[in-house]
Amino acid sequence: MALERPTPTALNELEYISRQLEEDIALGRILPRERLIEEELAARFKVNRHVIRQVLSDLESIGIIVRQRNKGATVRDLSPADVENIYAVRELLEGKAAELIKLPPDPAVLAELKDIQRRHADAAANGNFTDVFRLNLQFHKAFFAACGNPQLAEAIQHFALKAHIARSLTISDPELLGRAVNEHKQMLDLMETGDRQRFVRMVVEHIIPSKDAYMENYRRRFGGSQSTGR
Amino acid sequence: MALERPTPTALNELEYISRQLEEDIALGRILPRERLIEEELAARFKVNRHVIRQVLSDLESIGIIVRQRNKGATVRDLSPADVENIYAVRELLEGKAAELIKLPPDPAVLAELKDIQRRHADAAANGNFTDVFRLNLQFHKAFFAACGNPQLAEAIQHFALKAHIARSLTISDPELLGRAVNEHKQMLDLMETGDRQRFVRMVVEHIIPSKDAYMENYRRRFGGSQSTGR
DNA sequence: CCCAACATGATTGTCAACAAAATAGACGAT
DNA sequence: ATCGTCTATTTTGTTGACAATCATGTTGGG
Repeated sequence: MALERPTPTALNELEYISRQLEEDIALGRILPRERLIEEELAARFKVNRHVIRQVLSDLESIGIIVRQRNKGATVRDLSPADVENIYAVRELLEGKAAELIKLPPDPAVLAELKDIQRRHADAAANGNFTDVFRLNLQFHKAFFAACGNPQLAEAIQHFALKAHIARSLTISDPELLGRAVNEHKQMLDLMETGDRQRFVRMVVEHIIPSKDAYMENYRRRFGGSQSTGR
Repeated sequence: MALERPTPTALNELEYISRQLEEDIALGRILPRERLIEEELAARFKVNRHVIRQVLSDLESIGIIVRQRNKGATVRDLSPADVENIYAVRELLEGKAAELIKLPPDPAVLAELKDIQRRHADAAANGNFTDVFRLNLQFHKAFFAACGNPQLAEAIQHFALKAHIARSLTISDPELLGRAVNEHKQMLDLMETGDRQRFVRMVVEHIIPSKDAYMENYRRRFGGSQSTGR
């Protein structure tokens, strides 16, 4: 909601590169188990290798990548059990946030959400997946910020990021996308009407399709025979 | 449950220094708003400044310290609102974990918890605050690991760490300490008897006294006149 | 033909020197 | 006496070079 440039220098560079890599991973441009080589990334972003090192360290602490000493970083490969666990936490956190959000919300908040929602729907209609990804992120961020507990909102974002790895293989499914757009609209409608119970249920159930899509995709790939090992 | 040394080299050095600093902060040896100077820490731990840099970056991502570009790192100063928000999330997460823990628990788990609990009580009786701190951490880690969802357990630890900053000023209160020891015992007892409802309530209420102590301490220091600024 | 030891190349980890920025202290003007 | 400004010092940020480690390919013996 404004040009944010507290320091025009390299501090935001870290953020920028992190976001970019998160996006690459979420959109399936970099796949699980794929290596992330420091020097390559340094060349790509035209930046010193140390900067990349820092970024990789951040991504590791989020849980998006895994690093092994002297062996480098790879995109984390989530097991179905991991995904179940992540989604269980998401359900808990997002459900709680939905209970806390003021209904009906501040007009300013609602206006912002509606604006993001509209642009998200446009991007989806145009098949612009990069924008869809970014605007979806923005929507959820603004949405859960409305719960009034920044700590909770941060935790929600944290786990949403983790889940993005799982979604990378199904993120461009047009059916899921259409459904998500539709549900965002419904969430905003329920906000306005102020039906708390249905609102909370809608928020919680909103994340389920992406989990199911992952599970189905996994089963399709590995069938019944595969250890659940990490 | 064994000596963990996957790499005997410097990878654990980061962990060690992080833990040490967390402990210093939690025990009030380093206070909120106090500066953490890279070179001093490098000298103290006999390590290169880059290692310290890495550690500070980790602590920042946890939310224990704050870094400003070209200005260095300080221990984060939590506002009462921050503390309320952190504890709200803790309550949510730990309550859910309590619902998930198998009752009665595996004998091995119970035995481990009882062992830690005994040593914790001993340390408390001897006024050995460093050991009290470490064993308390161990207890909660082992306890919540029993919920079966590692993602949830990790989030719980994450927020417990944040809360430690708030506890630094009241951590050596003997009354609180005695109460905590007592409550740990009760938690184990309720595990064995398998009374789910009372068990969950006990777990959730266990964290309240430390929050109240912070709030009281804050009021005592600042009275009624003080902005709630971050 | 296959396996093991070795040599080579690729990749990450560590370090010390340099550059940039901010803080603290001294000085002078009002 | 107070404020602002300038300089010196402290502290953080950045870079390039070097060392350690791991993965790969190759050669020689069985």
